[in-house]
This record gives sequence, structure tokens and C-alpha cells, in this order.
Amino acid sequence: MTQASLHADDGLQLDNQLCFKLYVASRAVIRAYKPMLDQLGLTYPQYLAMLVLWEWQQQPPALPTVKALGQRLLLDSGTLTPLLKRLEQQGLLQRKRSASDEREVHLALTPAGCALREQVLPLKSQLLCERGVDLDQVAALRSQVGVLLDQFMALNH
Amino acid sequence: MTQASLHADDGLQLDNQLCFKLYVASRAVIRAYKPMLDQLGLTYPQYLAMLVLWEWQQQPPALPTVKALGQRLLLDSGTLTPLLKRLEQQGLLQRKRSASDEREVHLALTPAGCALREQVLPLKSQLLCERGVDLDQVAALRSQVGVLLDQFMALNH
DNA sequence: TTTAATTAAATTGCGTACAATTTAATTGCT
DNA sequence: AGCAATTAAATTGTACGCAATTTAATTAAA
Repeated sequence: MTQASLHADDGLQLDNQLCFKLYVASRAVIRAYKPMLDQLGLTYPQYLAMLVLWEWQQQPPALPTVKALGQRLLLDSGTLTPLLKRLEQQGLLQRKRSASDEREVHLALTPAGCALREQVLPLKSQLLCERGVDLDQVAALRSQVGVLLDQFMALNH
Repeated sequence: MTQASLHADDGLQLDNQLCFKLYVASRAVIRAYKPMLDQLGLTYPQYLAMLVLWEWQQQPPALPTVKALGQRLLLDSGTLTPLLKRLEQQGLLQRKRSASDEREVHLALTPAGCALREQVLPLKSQLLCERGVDLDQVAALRSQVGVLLDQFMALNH
């Protein structure tokens, strides 16, 4: 009889929980971004929203809607509406009802919103550098988490 | 010149962000736990707190304090105090000031709090089973995320 | 067509996270 | 002993996440 069999409840040990490790890791990475995001005047979810909007500019002409942004970030309007209102108040984007379908709200970056993008890359390089992050290792882990995620999402139909 | 070099800003593509993948993965796993946690009447962070308290019982005699719980979960009293008050209201634990040091609050499981543990294992097995989760794969990923986390935490002194 | 079903946002309410401050108790220093 | 520094919780305030509901607009159906 192995020692393991004496502890039938290892399945409830905190350190054996993938969910806990992901939870802590996610918060730890967000915390690491904080100094950079403070300089940009953004919270972490606001930063993710800006990443999507910057990306969207490459593929004109249609503007993203709140729904489209939500599908990309996996967030609903309950989270996004107030977040986007804050970004609008900061002058980074404009929210306007679609003329063709008044239910939709289109999101358009302002010049200030576009310009902010230029500040990110150097700040991010600095962040990675200061932390001595191994880019290959990060890429490997990202891909592994991605695989888990795909399997997981597939199960949610 | 490769195609990659034409996109110097891949570093800002949402799908290239480890932070985003961790953020989504963490929320997805928490979402997957929801049906089980609803049956237990717990939120996800409350469940993590209970895991720690159940674990603590194996190592008597000292009761955990709010601080000790916070060190285990990497959460501060701003998050834990209201969370623990809710668990106390549900009759799962008791909070009591330490006699030897009135600054500390000791956490003691009630019989109901102890008993709840027995409901978790079968529910968790059911969850894993329904999702067809590969336990080896989960263990592998958990360990990889753990490695990242250790490196990351080490950098925070 | 007019009514029912669907859809996109917004709203409401609750429970975290977390920074910053406050309160109260204990320790350390002189 | 007396006072400053430290410590543990609690409190305050902001911003998510997310379930559930509501509102308004569009589409589908009878």
C-alpha cells in the first residue's frame, strides 16, 4: 500500500487544484502589469478592450459593436457597458448607436485612443526586460493553456 | 523577409497574450465549477477558503487566522473579512478574536462546515466525469502553471 | 399586418479583488 | 515605564464579473 492511498482526499488539497493555480497565476500576471497600466491610466480589463479595438483597426471598415467585443473577450454587456463608458469619459473612444440597427452600439477609437497604442510596446518591453522573462517559455505555456482552453470551451458546446 | 517581420506588433495581438489566456482560462474553470458550487451554496473564493480550512484540520492544534488564510490564498483582509462573515452567517465557521493577541481572528469550522466536506468529493468526481477530463493532462498543466507561478513569485521578492 | 419571439444593451444586485486608510493591539526602543 | 513603530483586521471606495431582469428595436410567424 502506497502512501498515496492513505490520503484518498488529495483531490481536495489546495495545491492539487488546477483551478487554484490558474486563479492565482492570472491575478499574479495582472498584478505584474499594474505598473505599466498605471502609466497608461488603464485597468487590466480596459487594456484588453483597447487591444481588441486596436486590432480591429487593421480590418476595416466595420466598427466593432459591444457584442463583438464581448465575444472576443468573453465578457457580457453587464461588464462591458460601464467599462466602455469609463473609456469614453477618458476620451479614448466614442460609443454611438448604429443607424441601421438601433440596438447596436458601435465603438470608435478617438485619436487619443489610437495614439495610446504607441506607448504600449516600449512599456511592455521594459516590463519583460525588468522581469527577465523567457519569451520562449511564455510562448510555450501560452500554447499549453490555449490547448486546455480549447478543449474546455468545446465542452461548453 | 518572413511574414512575421511584417507584423512587428504581434506582441499586442490579443491571442498572443499569455495574460489573456490565463484570465480566460481561470474564469472558464470557475464557470465550470459553478453547478457544483451552487449545490454546496458556495462561491468559488468561498470554496477555496473552505479547502484551506478543511486542510488545516489535519494539522492541529492551532486554528488558522485571517492572515494565515490570506497567505495561503494570496488574498488580503479587504477581500477575506466580508467573505468570512458570509461563511459565518451560513453557519459554516466561527470567527473569534484570539485571547492571546486581540488583533488576530481565529477561524474554526462548525460541525456543518466540517460535514460539507463530505459532499464535495462525489460532486467533483461527477464534474470531472461529465466533462470527460483527462486527469493526467490536468496534472501536467497544473505543474506547468505552477512552475511559471513559482518563477513569477520569486521575482516579486 | 399585428403580434409573438428574438436580439443588443443597459440596468440591478451581489460578491469579489485590491489600493488606501483607519482602528486597535502588541512590540521594540530608550 | 512611556512612546514610536509595527502588526492584524476592518473599513472605504472603485472597478470588475456575472446572473437576472428590463428596455427598446428588429425579425419571424400566423
